Amino acid sequence: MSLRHALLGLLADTPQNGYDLTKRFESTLSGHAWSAGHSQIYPELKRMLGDGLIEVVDEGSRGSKVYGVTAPGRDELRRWMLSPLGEAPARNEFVLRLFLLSALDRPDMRTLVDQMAGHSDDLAQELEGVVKMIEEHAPTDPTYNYSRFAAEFGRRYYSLQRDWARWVLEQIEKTD
Amino acid sequence: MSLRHALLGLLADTPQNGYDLTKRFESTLSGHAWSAGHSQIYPELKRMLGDGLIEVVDEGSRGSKVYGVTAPGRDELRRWMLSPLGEAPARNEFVLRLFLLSALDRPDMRTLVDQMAGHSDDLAQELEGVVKMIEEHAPTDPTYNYSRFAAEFGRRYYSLQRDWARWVLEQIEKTD
DNA sequence: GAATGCATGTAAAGAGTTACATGATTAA
DNA sequence: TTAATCATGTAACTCTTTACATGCATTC
Repeated sequence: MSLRHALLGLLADTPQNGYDLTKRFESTLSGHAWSAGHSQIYPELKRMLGDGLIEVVDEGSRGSKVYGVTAPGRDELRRWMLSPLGEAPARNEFVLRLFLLSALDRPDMRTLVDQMAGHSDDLAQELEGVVKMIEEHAPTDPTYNYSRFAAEFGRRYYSLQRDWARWVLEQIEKTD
Repeated sequence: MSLRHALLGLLADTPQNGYDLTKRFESTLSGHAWSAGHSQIYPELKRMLGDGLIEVVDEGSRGSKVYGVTAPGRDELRRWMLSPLGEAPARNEFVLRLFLLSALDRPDMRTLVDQMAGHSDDLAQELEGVVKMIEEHAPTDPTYNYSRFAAEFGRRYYSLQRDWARWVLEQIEKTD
């Protein structure tokens, strides 16, 4: 039940409404961490409200509800954050394709891995730009540290994907 | 519907039964790529059989069905493997926790990131061992290349996680 | 002959996606 | 005034997990 904890974490950072939470999922978490649409978020917020983990702290101009984390909510978030790191079974379609590489013939294999290296490189460079922008815009602001951490992770991750794909390509060529 | 393609990919490599597929998911794919239990695999195999993507190529000793990929199945697999790389919205609980870091106070933050660095380092070293074992056991066997690719990805990934966690730790200390 | 591993299934509940649906506010 | 954005919700469907359930073959 990670959706609940993701929402708790975002609300602990900044009280906000379901709409903002939806956008934040889309922009910050969706790439590497977690994803959820508004149709999943709104009902979950209601349940969390019922469970006493969050509360309405303000009402926006058009009747929107701004949620904040309650004390029990904060306890639950902390408990989850510090709970033992199990083998979180990850899902990643990109990696899945590369793990199934042997199903393709040589030309297709090269096409795919080459495409992947290029794609990863594009993303790596994009994230490079994001990291730089954050560093220039808010070099000392500690609040921006956290988005920097996320962006830096993305940068490193896509570089890894690119380098690994290039390495796989080399290995394939070798055995030709 | 990646489960279907994962099964198609595994069967394209080696015809096998549902039991073997379940174990393969557990051991090879579960860490980074995809996960599925037998209760999801058996019904999906039936559906794929109905859709003509796979066929029974052999019957094992205790009536087990060994599946192989049909020509249409191979086409579908290839189509999917080479289809454009969209933004695959990944789910990763480990990364999610780190993205929500700001919800913790300083001591908890340090505890968590330190724990994560250690955990990632353990896994990185484990994968290091796996890579070495594969390289020594089958240095030239092209069949083993593919498990090598996967293991190498894991090694690099966990090293990234470890290094990144250590870097985050440094950044946190700086702002104290 | 008892335990372990092989082998396959179903049922129910929970999580996630896609589609449908509505209405208010703001900027052009 | 019309288009975009804000804001919230439900319904149906698909996917995933957990639990229940069975029986054969091999090894100790």
